[in-house]
Amino acid sequence: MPPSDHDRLIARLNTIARLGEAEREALRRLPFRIRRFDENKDLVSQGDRPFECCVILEGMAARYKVVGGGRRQLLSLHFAGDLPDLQSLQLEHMDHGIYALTPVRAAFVPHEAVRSMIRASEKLSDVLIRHALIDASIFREWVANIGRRNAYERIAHIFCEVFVRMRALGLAQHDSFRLPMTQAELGDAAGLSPVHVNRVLQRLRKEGLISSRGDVHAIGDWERLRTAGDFSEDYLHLRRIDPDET
Amino acid sequence: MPPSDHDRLIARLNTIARLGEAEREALRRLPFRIRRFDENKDLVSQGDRPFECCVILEGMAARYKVVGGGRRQLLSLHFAGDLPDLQSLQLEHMDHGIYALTPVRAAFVPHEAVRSMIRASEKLSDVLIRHALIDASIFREWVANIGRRNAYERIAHIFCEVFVRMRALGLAQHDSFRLPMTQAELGDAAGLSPVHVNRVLQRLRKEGLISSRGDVHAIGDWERLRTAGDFSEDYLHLRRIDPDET
DNA sequence: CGTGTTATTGACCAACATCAAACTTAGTGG
DNA sequence: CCACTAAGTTTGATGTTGGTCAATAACACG
Repeated sequence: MPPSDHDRLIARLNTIARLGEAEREALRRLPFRIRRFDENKDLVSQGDRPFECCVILEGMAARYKVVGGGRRQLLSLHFAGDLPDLQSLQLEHMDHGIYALTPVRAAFVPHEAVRSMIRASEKLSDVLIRHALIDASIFREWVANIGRRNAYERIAHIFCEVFVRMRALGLAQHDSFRLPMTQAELGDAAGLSPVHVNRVLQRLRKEGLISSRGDVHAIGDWERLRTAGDFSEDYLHLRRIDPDET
Repeated sequence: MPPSDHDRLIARLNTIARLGEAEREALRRLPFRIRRFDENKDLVSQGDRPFECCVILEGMAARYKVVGGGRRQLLSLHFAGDLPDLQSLQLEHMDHGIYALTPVRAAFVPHEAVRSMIRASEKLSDVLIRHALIDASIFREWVANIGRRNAYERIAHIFCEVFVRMRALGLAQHDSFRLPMTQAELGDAAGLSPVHVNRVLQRLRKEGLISSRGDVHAIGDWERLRTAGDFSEDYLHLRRIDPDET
């Protein structure tokens, strides 16, 4: 059987908590309303008052804020299986937007369906809360990354995070991953200008930490990249997978 | 009857959700183990595996990370009633520390007590989740603040946030508030050097946006401060209080 | 092929960091 | 009360990182 849309969500949650068959079954029963988004379109916009949560099924999305003067800051990156607007269950209006970095296929689930699911299962309630709390942990790391690391360290750190997260989801190759972001978007993530991102990328390539062909980036030397980015995957709170687990 | 320790927590949660008498009563039954911390001492350290949550009762605390090279970044500021490590309910190890900006009196509540409380009340579960989600919203604003605003805007924004949050808790005067942070700490919050913080503060004073005596800061012109900091209180998700509410 | 987007380069500039010293303030102990 | 100390603030000089602007090159796509 090919992996279904619900399996994406299940696989994602399985990276942070061990799911039993009962939980998987409950997740499979969630009603998915599928929508497609072109690149650069908002899945959810700042100010919206959503009545559903979205699940990324294919493609990549990012949360962002626009500050005075039209400057944009990305807040987080999202892959298949992610629930980037869980917070809308408790916060009535969106304080930020979510947009498609690539063409995106996403599922929308009514809040009411999520609520009744978590009322029925303390385990699933815990898992979703854990998902939201890990989101918050990643924001914290980004605050530190942008506030206290220089441009070179910041970009290296972002590459490390993306690689580790994609690998956990099975979306990365052995030592490479596809990051479909322009240098301007990387700048919006790192709080840098596009021109400076370009220079930092060249340095990372020259020093052999990465090598890129288009938007596919290969890790040249993981240890040195990790060191350059002052990266430790602690803050991702990934579940340690048993070697003998499926 | 003087406000008890539990009332601090109740008042705090009341700023983000309307609490009924049943919820207040359940909160009052939480077992508080009181501890005092000197200024600059950790309430919780990075790497800890807490079995209890803490509630700030008196004083002010901050979450922080230390990145490579010993550089420190503050992640959030916390006042009386705040629950700065709710995430420890679902995330086993602390990815950051929490320390006392002033002498602090805090209550520690076993996770088990919190869990059984929220199992018993969906309303209280929602309130605590909302508290954690607002935390995350504030982290997002800090990412944008540090990533895309200049030094002047950043400091103004921080002052706005502190003022609005303290006012909601009844901890601010009509147009002034006490912010017991050194300029070096403000720099750690804003991702700036202490020297530059000093220069920005002088400019904010010269332009009449604030005036400070020691660590008490008076708002000289709220509208201009808000504009300078590109501040909108949206992201704090405060509850709109009925005018006729106690 | 054109046309639009993205990447790259160079020249120049501004914001902010760093360093070091002086000054202020608030304790602290005699 | 005063001298002494430690912490924090302020100032000036100087350096560096990263921003801005503008032009060119490389791609991607109809």
